[in-house]
Amino acid sequence: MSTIVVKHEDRTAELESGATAIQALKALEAVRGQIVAARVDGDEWDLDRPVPDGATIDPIYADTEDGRAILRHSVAHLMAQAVTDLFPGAKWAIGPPVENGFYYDFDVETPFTPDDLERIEARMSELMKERQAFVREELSKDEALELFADQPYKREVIERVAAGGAEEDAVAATTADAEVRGGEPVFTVYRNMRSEDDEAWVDLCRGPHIPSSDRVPAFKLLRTAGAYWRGREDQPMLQRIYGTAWESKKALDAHLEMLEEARKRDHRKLGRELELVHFPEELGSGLAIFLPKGALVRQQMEDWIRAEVIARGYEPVYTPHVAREDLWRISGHLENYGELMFPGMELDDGSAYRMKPMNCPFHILAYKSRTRSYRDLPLRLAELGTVYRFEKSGVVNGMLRARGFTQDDSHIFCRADQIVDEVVGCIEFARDLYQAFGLGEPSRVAVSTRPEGKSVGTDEQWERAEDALKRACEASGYDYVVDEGEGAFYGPKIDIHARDAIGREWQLTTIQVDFTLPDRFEMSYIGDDGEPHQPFMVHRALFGSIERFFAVMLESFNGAFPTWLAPLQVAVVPVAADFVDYGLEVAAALEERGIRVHVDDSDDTLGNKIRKAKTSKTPYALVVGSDEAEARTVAVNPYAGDRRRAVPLDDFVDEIATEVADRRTAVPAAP
RNA sequence: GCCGGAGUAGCUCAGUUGGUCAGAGCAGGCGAUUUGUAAUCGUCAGGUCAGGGGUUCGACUCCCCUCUCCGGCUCCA
Repeated sequence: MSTIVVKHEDRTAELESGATAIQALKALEAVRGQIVAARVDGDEWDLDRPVPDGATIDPIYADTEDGRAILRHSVAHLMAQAVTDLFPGAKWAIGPPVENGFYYDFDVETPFTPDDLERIEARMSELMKERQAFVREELSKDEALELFADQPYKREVIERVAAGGAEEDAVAATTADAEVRGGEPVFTVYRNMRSEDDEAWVDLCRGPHIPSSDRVPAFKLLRTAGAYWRGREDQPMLQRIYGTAWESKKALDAHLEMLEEARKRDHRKLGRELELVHFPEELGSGLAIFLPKGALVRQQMEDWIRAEVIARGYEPVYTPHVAREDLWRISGHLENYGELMFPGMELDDGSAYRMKPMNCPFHILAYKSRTRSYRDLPLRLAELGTVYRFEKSGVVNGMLRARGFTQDDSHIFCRADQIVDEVVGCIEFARDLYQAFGLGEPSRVAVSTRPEGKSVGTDEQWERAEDALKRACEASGYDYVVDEGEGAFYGPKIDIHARDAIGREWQLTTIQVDFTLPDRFEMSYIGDDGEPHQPFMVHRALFGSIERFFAVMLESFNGAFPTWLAPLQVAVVPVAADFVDYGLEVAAALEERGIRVHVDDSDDTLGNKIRKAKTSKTPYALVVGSDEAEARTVAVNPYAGDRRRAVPLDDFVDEIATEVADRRTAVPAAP
């Protein structure tokens, strides 16, 4: 009997040849919790799969992200098996784990209903009780094709993987891959076995999986959705079921609880409750009204950016909301995005106008208002420009995806040698902005490179610009990823994303290099050589869309804005009508320092007045009664933090004035 | 745009198999109460049940169309 040696950390063990991963882990005393799979020389490995001689083995625990992904992938298989049982003839596409869960796509006669989800869940629970083993098996391409003879989507995946095309289709690659041995691709399938010779189901899959179906501690199916096969609009629409699975009932419940809490932070809900914004149906889809309180918050944002822009050497401009259609023809927007622009306005004299979807052509016209010299560069033109884009009906989402929104837009015209500095300046500007508004680290910074197919500019231009953007990211200290082929047709870009309450990522900041507009508009400047040259152009919007940023911020703060941003900063609450006069004095002292304050002189009970201040998330409630009036103090009840009594009025005024002047975004510790 | 779900007072919701079922709480008006830290009491007013067709003796309820919203997919200059 031959033996093998396996390693874990600084331990080794000698085992019989053919020993499985779990046997190895036990021999290595490397089992300290709920294990779903192993990592063998870096590769994820089924627990009952034999390990090679000399392997280094680590456990993958259920309560780690890798472990959960394996668990979820296995639950996706069980769901597909349940669907196959309940909906004969269903074709399965792919079912990978995703962040916080998994999904599986099916081609079925009729879409799933919410009731179907319950039936599927119930069936899955039965399958789990059957203690089905997940058994790995290797097949040749032909064997795999035969096994999935009646599963066209599986066959397509097999063909594409065999042709080496799976890399272009990252999602398919997560559900199947093929190792090439002796020039032939080897596919793996996982059979769900009720017993040694009783097969329940089989799926094409790279694995690994949990050993057995009863090792699913907690799962739940969440929702159904349509999804295009291979994510392409020209492909059939499949029916997707999303679910989630966790290492324990407790972890599942915590996740569901978190989702429930997140739904309460929805900016549309908070915006209505706090009377910040309004989306009346009469107005039109994707259009928002900022109510007075929302407008106050927005003004803080606008005031901040207006002041910063001037401090950083930009020059403000103002431009109209419409322009002749020809302008959009020259810019190329009509050609490239015509369907996403609001329809034209035909005038009696035969001319046509369009609402602006971007501000750049206007800023270019500003540039071209006179002959430019290299001494003018970089020229940074800035505007809070409101644009209108006819977003497709299914994508409109409150203020996160609107049809009318305002960009803190700027276009920087510069020489080639100035691009890196300018982009670095933009990123630093963005950093300061996230800092000021308390959003913390962005969820994602991405450099997007040249797209396949239509794009303008030379390879050398793209390479130089992409390099400039990456260097700027590095200089700024942001960790960034490269999104291959995700650039705009006219140039590469840096995007900064943040998450909303339910975890969706939204692009806020965008910084883009443009090769085409200077050319299309025949822009030039006179160089120090006396010859005309073409300037480079950087588009940049830091909030991105004021509306979107506002929404992300609103959700991030759960409606409780930092004092400097809060629409109402102080609610003065007299304990009885007799103390309204002193309350007014308190308010006057605060107003003198620019604090937004309101005296609650209603005849509500004290408790209710406090409650109104709390539910409106006003940063401070100041309770005033006889004690306070006599001693010229206030009782401070902050929205978050500890209550304090007998705070001298002058001290509180200084405190809050400083807090606002410093634009503090964190709740200060109680002194 | 595609797939699914939803739309009853300003808000959150209840309305059994089509037959006084158009209701409640909060918010709002008015009156009483004058309060020491998250809901005082009473009273009044509010809805073409998203809109438009249809089926029926009768439609919030069933069918069709449109609009809007929600969750996905696709898209996002």
